[in-house]
Amino acid sequence: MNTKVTIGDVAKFAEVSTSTVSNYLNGRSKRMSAGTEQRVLDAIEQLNYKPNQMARQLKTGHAKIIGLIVPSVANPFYGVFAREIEKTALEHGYQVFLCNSERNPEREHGYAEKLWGYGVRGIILGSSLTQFSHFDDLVDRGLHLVAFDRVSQEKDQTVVDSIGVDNVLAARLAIKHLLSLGHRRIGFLSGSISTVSRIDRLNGYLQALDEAGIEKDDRLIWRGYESGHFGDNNAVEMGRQGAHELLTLAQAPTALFAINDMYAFGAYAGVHDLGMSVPNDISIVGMDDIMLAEVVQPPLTTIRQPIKQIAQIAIERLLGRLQQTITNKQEHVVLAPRLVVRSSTNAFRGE
Amino acid sequence: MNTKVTIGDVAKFAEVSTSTVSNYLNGRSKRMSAGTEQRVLDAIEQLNYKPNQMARQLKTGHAKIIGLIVPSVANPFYGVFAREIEKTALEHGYQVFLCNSERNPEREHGYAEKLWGYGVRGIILGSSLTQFSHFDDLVDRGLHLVAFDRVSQEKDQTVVDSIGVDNVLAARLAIKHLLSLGHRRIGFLSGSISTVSRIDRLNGYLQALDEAGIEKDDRLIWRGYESGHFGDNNAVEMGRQGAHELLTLAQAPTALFAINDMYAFGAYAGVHDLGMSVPNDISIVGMDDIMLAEVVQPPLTTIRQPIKQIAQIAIERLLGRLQQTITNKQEHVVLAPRLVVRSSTNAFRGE
DNA sequence: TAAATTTGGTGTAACGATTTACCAATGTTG
DNA sequence: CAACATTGGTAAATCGTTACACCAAATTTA
Repeated sequence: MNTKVTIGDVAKFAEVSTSTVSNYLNGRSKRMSAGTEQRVLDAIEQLNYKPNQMARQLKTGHAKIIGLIVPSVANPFYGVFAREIEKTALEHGYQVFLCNSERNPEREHGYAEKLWGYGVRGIILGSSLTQFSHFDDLVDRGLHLVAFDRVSQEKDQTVVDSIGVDNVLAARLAIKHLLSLGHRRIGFLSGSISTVSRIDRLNGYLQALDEAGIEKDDRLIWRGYESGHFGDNNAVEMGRQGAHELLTLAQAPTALFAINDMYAFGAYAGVHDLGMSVPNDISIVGMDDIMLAEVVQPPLTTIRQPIKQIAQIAIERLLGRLQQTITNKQEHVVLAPRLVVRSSTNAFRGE
Repeated sequence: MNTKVTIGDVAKFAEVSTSTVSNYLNGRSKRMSAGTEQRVLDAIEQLNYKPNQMARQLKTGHAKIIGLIVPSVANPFYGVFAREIEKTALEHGYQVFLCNSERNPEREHGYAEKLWGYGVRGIILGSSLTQFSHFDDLVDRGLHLVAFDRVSQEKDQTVVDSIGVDNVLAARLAIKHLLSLGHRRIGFLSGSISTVSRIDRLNGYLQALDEAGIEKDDRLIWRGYESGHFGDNNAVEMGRQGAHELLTLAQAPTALFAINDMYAFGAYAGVHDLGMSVPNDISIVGMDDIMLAEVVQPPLTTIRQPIKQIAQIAIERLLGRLQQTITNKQEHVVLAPRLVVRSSTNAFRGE
């Protein structure tokens, strides 16, 4: 057992030097005769040789690993995001380290440090708080970061690429849809509003309302209880609770915009608990357009984020940075969200 | 930039040898005076030294990394599983490599090989096919495996621990519940039935039916189209399609047992497409009890798998193996599934 | 007080790959 | 045929840690 075969064994077997084997391994096979190449190949197969990545990495200084930090893969949205990232990474020969940050900056930073120690030089960062400063030192040392759901702000000194959807527009799309259906009291259903994307969405909500000449009512904006609680692991419960509170208000809203589809599903349950129904008594629009959105009853009207495309771009950009094929200043890709109208929204049946 | 500080720098700064720093790092601080220890500690802080894990690993021969191979984190069930694993691993100082196998044995093996090359000596394997043989060589070399959803069979020569729920019982619970409500024609809604757990569930289904004196009807067992397609990434669509086909049979079933909750949700949609309703026209029981199960309309009757507990045990066992605190022969932990009755099942209203 | 043990360290050979020189033999050119 | 390139290959230093083997001084023991 535990017979570890090294490059030296291969070399011996093929009767060449370790350099030659290494050359072969690193695609420099033009540097040897066809016969030699074949002998090396045979030796590798015979001995079932697998390069020791740790040694390779120690020497080259970096690992073919990228880090993926998301709030929580327990949320299906990030689940499919993670899967997509992993799939594409694999195609490029990269492995992915999965990290659930729970949106905690200290955890994020701790992870990043640890990943750095593992030779990781590229990280994809899922939705996070407003500050990037905890990554400054790492980025200075040469870490590449691409942030999802988080265009960097002026105050950021750290250079990172970013990709995401226009969240202001996303919320506007949702609210305008509701407005066009005649709704005037529209609730904003969210957990803690302290990520860039959530703040943007709130702004979009506010803008759309303002443009329609509707006065802002703070009671209609539900932010959960504790600040810093985003409901990544219990989004449905949060949505349910929030819906309860919003709908039992003296002047209850007739429509709800949920921060994501899971919250929206929670809201469905909340509405149902109260003996009301979607969309007859209350309209709901979600965000993300996860697979389930199409399948629940009633099918959810929501704002789609092109998640696969986002994952694709994120990783290609990161790999480009790592392989030095992209060297320009930071770039921010912003994709357009799209309203998908299904059956959870209905015209307001005025009193 | 890129100032990499090594153990040597720390040693120089603290005016000791690298050995001493290494001793300190590896918890052998009793081997030095308090003064020395303090100087080392200071040096580490001053220089912001982080050990290079690759070098450490190369030397020690293993990494503090565990591999996690699941069908697909796009499925929320595995998403929360992954999150739970990662959380517990982190508490023990381990990082997790995430791998989506799509239940493909070759991918599984490829991943395992790759992970081995990275110094990974322990892997948690999510639900997989009936054979383990593709892991034989790795296990011989010293890889520790704990399998979820997959008690090893006699024919397996490979020693692996396993943990999971009694799947035969799970299906029996579901079917008996349906039987007790008066249903006699019960559909089995699944994708490819070629994992141990799915085969077990099918057996449980068959057993329960048999005990009730009901003859088996193959047309009631829906297995998707292609063999080898499990619907991990499109479970809802599979469930929807399957429900369509089953319910348009000449002698359609009056109840459905879905292989997991996502399929069940798909079935909800399928039932709805056909202008029928759950549970009045058709009863559905799912499996897993993911968070959404409670919140959909109607709330889903399902068989609960204690997923967090499973994750906990899986990782503790694996860590025990890695740290040699568990050295006995392989163990198989089988947990009891539990029927959670909600509102998607109703008494059969006979014709 | 001589011998033995403990305390508080240090020197250095690995771990397994990569890569920069360097070199011998062969082929090419004027 | 001398001078020069090219081809095919090798030796050896190196990456950052770990841990075994060793050692000098201080302390304890008989």
